[in-house]
Amino acid sequence: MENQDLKRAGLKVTLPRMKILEILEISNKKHMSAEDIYKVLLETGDEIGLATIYRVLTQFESAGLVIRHHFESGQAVFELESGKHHDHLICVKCGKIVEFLDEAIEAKQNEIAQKNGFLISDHSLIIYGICDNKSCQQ
Amino acid sequence: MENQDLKRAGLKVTLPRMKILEILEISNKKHMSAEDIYKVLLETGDEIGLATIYRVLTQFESAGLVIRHHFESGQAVFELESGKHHDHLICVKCGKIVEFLDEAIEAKQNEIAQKNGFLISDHSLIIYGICDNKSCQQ
DNA sequence: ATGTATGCAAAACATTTGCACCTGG
DNA sequence: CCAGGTGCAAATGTTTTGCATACAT
Repeated sequence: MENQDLKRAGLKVTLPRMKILEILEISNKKHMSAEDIYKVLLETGDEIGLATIYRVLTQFESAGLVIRHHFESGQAVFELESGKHHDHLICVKCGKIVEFLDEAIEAKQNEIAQKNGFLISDHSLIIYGICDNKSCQQ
Repeated sequence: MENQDLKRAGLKVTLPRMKILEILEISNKKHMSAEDIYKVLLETGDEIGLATIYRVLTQFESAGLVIRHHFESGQAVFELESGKHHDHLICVKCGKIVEFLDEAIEAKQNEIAQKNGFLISDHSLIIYGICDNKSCQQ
């Protein structure tokens, strides 16, 4: 019952918000741009303005429902906040994204921040490479 | 003699290229956006078009003279390629940037990429936080 | 009812490109 | 001289915003 999530976030339960949340939940792509979501909505016959999608995603971000990433693509992508922090491994050829979490790296980061007098608020680790997909091997 | 760098990169030694390289070298800000560089040039009285700055920076990047970063600011920033890979610690309040390198993290990353069948090509680790500057403490 | 949301079009940015002119080697 | 570089203006792509209308509670 994701409507609860919206209400809890202090957002009215409207059609655009429900649809967008639903797409983020059921899509097999876990990281979607505003445009990606817009296209899916068009296919479904739901006519939601791109501006609304941006507004809703920004609200979702503020509410902690989604996380916005700036991968090198030039477009921001959004993923549902799962509660479990993780980092990303991205295939530069096919765009495949693998999530991972490494406690040793996390610990080291905290150590580094502390050593430099920083109170850590967030971090972003992205590893770019070529995955073992047949079509990506040259 | 940075002119050599330009020649070695197969680029003609022109005024805009020299100026831009010089700014990147002498500026106390090691990470500058195209706009930052443009402003410095205006102050110096050198009228170089913003388009040229973007073109030159892109060429420098291809030539391996500079590295382009996409920090969350929406603008790309460029830093001189020092030859020594490093990651960044950024203060979200004052913008201060500290560079660091941690061998353990680097090693772990390779391990993770390999474990997931990725041939690593690059990576980006950015830690965001609040630095110990007086003015940044609340 | 009424405060919020949405749609649309226009604006705001960052970046790129076309093209006529200029310049370095 | 001549290929390549630059300036300017216009085009592009992404995201934001103003405003009149529509909707949830």
